[in-house]
Amino acid sequence: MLTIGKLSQAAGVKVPTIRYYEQIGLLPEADRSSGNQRLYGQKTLERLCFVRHARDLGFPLDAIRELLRLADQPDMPCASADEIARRQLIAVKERIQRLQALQTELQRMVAQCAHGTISDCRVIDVLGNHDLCLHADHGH
Amino acid sequence: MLTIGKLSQAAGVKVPTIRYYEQIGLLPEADRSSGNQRLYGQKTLERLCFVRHARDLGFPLDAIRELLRLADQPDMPCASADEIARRQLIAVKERIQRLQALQTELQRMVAQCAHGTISDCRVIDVLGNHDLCLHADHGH
DNA sequence: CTTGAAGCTCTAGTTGCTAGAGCATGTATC
DNA sequence: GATACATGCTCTAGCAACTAGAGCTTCAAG
Repeated sequence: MLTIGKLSQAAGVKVPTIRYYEQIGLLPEADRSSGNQRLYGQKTLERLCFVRHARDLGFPLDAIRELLRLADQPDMPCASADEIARRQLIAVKERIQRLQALQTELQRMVAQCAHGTISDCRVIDVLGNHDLCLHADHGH
Repeated sequence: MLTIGKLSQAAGVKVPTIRYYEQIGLLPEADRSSGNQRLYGQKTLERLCFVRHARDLGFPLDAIRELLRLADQPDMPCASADEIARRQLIAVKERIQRLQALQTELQRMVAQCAHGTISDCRVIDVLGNHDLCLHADHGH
């Protein structure tokens, strides 16, 4: 049996975050020792690693909740899990695209800065005057 | 003079967001009409467009606050503005790199899914078993 | 048996807004 | 002038996904 600290180390998830996950129902309520301290078994460790990995991949907690629910039903078809992953993939692709546009813009701003005074600064200039952008529509 | 609604339309920033910006001191306190409604001039419109553009480029509000302060001092050297933009560029580059690693991982997961049952599902499998990742360290 | 680390609960803060309640004001029409 | 309706006002609370702190208890080592 693991204390919350050991579990934290083993899974690479901070102690308060584990308690938070319990609170929002992502992890089941932990068993307690005689002195009211949480005790965890192997199964929770695996579950927490699953959560952590999914978080690292950018899945929102709601999606993870759903994935955990699915993982508990090995005989169901996996279409739903696939669908969730696909959606996440699309979201990631979109964010990459957006960020790449921003990168271009920022690079242009920085490259054109002549290191003079603020009044000549391309950075301030471009920010204040949207027309100077390559892409007029990086908004959202 | 513009009401907050007109300003909102002109700058492409929602009304509550404008009030929020005023509240946190990003925009100065607005003049008021006889009936206590906010009234804005051209200068605030420009300032708000500046903020919006910077937000679109992903600058955090604190950085924008600093950039606005700099924009108000045209005779100062622009090194600080340049520095802020550079930092933002680095942050964007890092986020792109991270997202690209995630994209690879997600693509692999989705591609390997055989559309059978959950117990065979590669998506669930990989999430639960970090060793199946290409990059063992997409954590953070 | 004492000390210090680790655990507990609870509240509040973070970022950048967004939504709603419950009012007051402004404008267009009749 | 009355009425309707959009727009404005303030204030509080909520979102994700934690993080930090206060003030207390329990555990393990020496």
